[in-house]
Amino acid sequence: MLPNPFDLIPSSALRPISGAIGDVVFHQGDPTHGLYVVQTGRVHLERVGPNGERFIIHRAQAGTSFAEASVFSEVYHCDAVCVEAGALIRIDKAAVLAAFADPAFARAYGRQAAQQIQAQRQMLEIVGVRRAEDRVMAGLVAGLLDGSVVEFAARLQLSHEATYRSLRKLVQDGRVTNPTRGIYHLRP
Amino acid sequence: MLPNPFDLIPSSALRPISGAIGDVVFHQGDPTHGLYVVQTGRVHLERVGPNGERFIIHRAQAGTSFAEASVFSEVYHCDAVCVEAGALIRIDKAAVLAAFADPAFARAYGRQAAQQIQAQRQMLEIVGVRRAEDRVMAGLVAGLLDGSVVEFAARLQLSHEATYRSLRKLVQDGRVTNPTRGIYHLRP
DNA sequence: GGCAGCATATGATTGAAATCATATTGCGAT
DNA sequence: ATCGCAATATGATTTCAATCATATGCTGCC
Repeated sequence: MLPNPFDLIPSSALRPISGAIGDVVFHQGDPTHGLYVVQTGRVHLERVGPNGERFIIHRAQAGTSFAEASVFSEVYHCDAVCVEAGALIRIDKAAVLAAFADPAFARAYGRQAAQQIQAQRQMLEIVGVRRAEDRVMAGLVAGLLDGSVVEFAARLQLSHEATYRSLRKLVQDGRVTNPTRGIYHLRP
Repeated sequence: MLPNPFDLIPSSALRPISGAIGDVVFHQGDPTHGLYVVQTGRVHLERVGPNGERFIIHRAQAGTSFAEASVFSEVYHCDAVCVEAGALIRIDKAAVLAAFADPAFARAYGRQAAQQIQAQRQMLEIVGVRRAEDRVMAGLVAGLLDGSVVEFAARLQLSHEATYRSLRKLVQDGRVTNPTRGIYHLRP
């Protein structure tokens, strides 16, 4: 089992950053310093449209990284705005580029990236399923219902009502068991 | 500009594979040989549900790779089925793992992976936009309308009719120009 | 214990996108 | 040239998920 790749970065390359709500971590066009890890709070990456509209291109959650591609870029290509106060860590791009010379880091990074890409591809397939019932079933098969149904519904890009109804239908049709309130399992 | 990472893999580790329609490239549970690059044709990655339903978890297009995570895994975790005849190249997992010792490969791979992750995150945000008109606008801002409107609509997970209607509305509202049939540009 | 707040449910209504239908345009093959 | 086919485009209808409404169970807390 390979470790989290960023554990292999020297701590001198890590800069803690505290983000208050509304803080702009970086602007589009700023020279890149590195990638970021969200420890707590939430950060939105946004691009400004031609008429000034703001388009969210990513919502970074606690425990995830963002702006990884900035390591290979001279400037940031979007804005990063803190939408929930928290703590970030910035990882210096030079340190990351240097770390790729360490095969252990390179493999750990490659592994994590490959898994994330697979997971995202699957999410794109799942949210592309039109019928709510089919989407819920696909989500269950993918193991996305680990926490609450509300959270599950959000991942599926469905209203929680539609999700509850689909779950009930799947239970009625015998494809899913509902041993207790809020718990649903695939029937094998 | 870094090269395509797989150009740095020795050609002895590449195995051409011809796929006829319906051919199973690998099965879930098979020991992993490596990742695949689709040269022509299309491959679906599928997982079998508890009742035998087949859930597509990825549609691999020509010019893309799939099963990258298999390099770090002992067995494949899904089936790969050729849905359009074509040519694949299998890249030996040992060669990929070895190549991570080459910093040039590691950086090229990391760069490509980071960009793909960013692009996929953006796609997930875009398909999560509910209103067709907003989704089309987000897609235009993201530069997803390069080919035909039909292809654009498919990327947005919208019917092409809804996409045409949204485009017309955006043109009427002056947010988009339609210099000629099939061509739409953001008004700056 | 009782209250507040949230997750779990489910019914009724609405709205918007899918679907179905129909033209038109443009382009490549014959 | 013209035939067929796919992309473009738009109107009519249907479907189904969002929304609104309401109720209950569970948990934390004062």
